[in-house]
Amino acid sequence: MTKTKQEQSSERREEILGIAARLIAQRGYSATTVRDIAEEAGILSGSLYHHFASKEAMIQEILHGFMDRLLTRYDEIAANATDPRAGIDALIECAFETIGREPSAVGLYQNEAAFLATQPGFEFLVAESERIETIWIGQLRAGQSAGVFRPEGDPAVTYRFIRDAVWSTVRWYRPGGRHTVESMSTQFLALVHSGLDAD
Amino acid sequence: MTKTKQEQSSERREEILGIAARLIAQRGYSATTVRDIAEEAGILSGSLYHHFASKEAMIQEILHGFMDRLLTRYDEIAANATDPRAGIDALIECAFETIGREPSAVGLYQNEAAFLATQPGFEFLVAESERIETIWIGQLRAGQSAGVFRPEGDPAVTYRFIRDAVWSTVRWYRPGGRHTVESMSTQFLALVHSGLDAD
Amino acid sequence: MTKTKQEQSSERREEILGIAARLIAQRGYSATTVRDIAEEAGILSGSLYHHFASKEAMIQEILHGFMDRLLTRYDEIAANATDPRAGIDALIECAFETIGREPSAVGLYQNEAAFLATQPGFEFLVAESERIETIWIGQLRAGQSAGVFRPEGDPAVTYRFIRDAVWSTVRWYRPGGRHTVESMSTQFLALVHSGLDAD
Amino acid sequence: MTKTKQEQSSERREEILGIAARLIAQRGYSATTVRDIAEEAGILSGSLYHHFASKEAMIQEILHGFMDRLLTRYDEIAANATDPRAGIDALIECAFETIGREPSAVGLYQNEAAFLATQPGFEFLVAESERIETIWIGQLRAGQSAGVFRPEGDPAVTYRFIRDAVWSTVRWYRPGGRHTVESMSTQFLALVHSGLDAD
DNA sequence: CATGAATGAGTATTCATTCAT
DNA sequence: CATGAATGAATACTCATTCAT
Repeated sequence: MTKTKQEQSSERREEILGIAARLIAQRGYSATTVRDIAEEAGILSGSLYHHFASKEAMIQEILHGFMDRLLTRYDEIAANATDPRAGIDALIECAFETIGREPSAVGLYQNEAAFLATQPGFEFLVAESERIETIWIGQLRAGQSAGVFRPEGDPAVTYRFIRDAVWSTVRWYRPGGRHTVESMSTQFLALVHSGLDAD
Repeated sequence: MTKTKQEQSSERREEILGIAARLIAQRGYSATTVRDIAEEAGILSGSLYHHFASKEAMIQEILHGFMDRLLTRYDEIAANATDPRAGIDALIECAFETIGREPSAVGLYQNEAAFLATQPGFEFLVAESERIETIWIGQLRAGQSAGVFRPEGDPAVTYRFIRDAVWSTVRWYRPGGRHTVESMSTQFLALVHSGLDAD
Repeated sequence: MTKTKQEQSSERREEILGIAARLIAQRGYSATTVRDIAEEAGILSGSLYHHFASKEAMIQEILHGFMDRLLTRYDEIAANATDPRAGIDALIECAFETIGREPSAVGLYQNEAAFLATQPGFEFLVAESERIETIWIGQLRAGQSAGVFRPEGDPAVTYRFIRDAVWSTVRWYRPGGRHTVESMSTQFLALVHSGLDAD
Repeated sequence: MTKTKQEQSSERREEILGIAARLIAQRGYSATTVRDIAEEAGILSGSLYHHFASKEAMIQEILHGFMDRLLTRYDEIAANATDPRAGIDALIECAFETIGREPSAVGLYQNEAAFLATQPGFEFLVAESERIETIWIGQLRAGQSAGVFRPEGDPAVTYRFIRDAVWSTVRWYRPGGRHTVESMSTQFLALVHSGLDAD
């Protein structure tokens, strides 16, 4: 009934969403006030409501956008993967690239998704997480069947180890330091494929 | 006159801290109100202030206790480790045990430490985290020097991959399910030592 | 420079005033927002200010128009009344007709006039109400003097009983139901003239 | 779950409810702010929430109490009425007494009930209003059957004329003036029984 | 030790209004 | 005439904290 402007993506909206994502990634959802966001955007907090229906609507839009983009990429990778090893590598590389491209959204997702998933209006988080999980586990299982990955180990658990290690880098990786997203990606691939041990 | 009651560690205090840890781990620090905690403890929120100076004091005590216990164990492990491989294994096993023993504290640490570390009164978080990091990286570096670990890879980055993968399990591991803390520990050790790839 | 547009009574103005009257009659003055009104009119709330100086100006215009039309009719009735009984009947019938013709204005008047009368800018409400009261009480008193109405009873109180019973019907009368404005008028006249009791 | 204190009627609660009823009766529900109420009670607006869950909860409690008391009295009257004439008289006298005893609640009911009845949480208004209507119409119909009231006229409409005329007096009756509640009651009974006309 | 009443600063949100385009 | 972005003040409500009892 009441027309949400969710679809008419003006630049101003995107700008504000970017600010919100950054602040929420830094401080957490409930520790970030709409005043904080508005102030950073150079307007009064009430004026935010010209663009968004609520604080909740903002984070929903951020998370929904993030997950949709991610799933699109993952789907493409899964569709084009020639073999499971290449598939897993591409998924990992894609995750690291995503950290480089939109660290705020990743950080926010990493910090808040678990809690928000239990809240009404965020059911999409569970649904899309499961689709992502299916893609990853599919590659891992295919690799085990093909004999390119070790047969022992629950793929669901392995997936979570990999996922958490990769996404968590967003908390400590700072561009411009000793490492790039690519170098971390490389190092992670080496570790995950061959392990720590020397032969 | 005003005597800090921090030392008279009555059972009631511990009970309340446990409740607080659990709630904060579930909902986050700022989303958990002192009323929530008091209600769960069966008292009124004002009465909490008979036991603790402030909400901040509660989380400080929780985190300080957690990190002190952890560091004590890590120090012991480092002191007794016969070789780097055994040392790393013991550290990883210790972390998984800690997840089993005090999941609330781990969860809370995992969710809130990064933000709280930037706040006044939480400087100890940075200090103790650095000591922990030193212990881990020491073992990794020793393993590389001894030739038991592959020489390539920045040990600081490897440490963070391992740390994040391990601690993050607290977010999805539920006792009583398909896996135990021990089985996850075992699977993780296999992955980290030998990697995914079949020989 | 700033010319009040009160005089250029475009159809659009009247249309918007009608919408405003209806909404305010339903929800009350302060519970009706200018956004509600604008939305119903198919424009944005800011655009209302092209037609009216303020929300207050809108309700002033509605009420002023309503009372002016009513007074005009009452004046005519009082001027033409051949005897007090006919006069009272005509006043009552006129009120019921008004309810049929402009129920929103009546409802809004019924709900809001008492409060608004105490607010600056609404002094006309008191003044016109008094003129109306004078007309009614004049007829009642004339009837008592002429012996056609019972001599006991304070005409001022009788007037208010009648006025409130009549105007209040706007709250529950719905056209298209069992009763018409005329049938209610008839029943009310019977009650007010002869009372409940059988002879 | 969350214990509403609705039942533990401290004096403070009653005092605040009285203030709220008075202000809301004067200005209307949405024009009365919780700040207004708190200020009049000599506390800060936030402190109101120690006593009541919300502004809505306050008006619900006021209206519920009012209607319950009224229905109790009406039920008693209907149970003890020896004949319909006496029954109607007692109902009317009871209403005028109620105006004298709790004018704020009556005024608030008169002004806000129609709108609030459409809102969630106020379903009891409709239910109790219908029970009241049943009692009144029962007496009117019994009087018609017994031949003590004129047979013409829809009792449902007659009831509403009487109800509105009586309750509306709360808007203009001021104690200490020319009339008392009793004298108004007397005058109203004379009008409603015998009508305006001299024999 | 606990209650219950209160504070005071803050939170998200609403709303009448303004104004450049 | 209308839009869309913004203001600024107000609104209901929350929450950590205090304190007399």
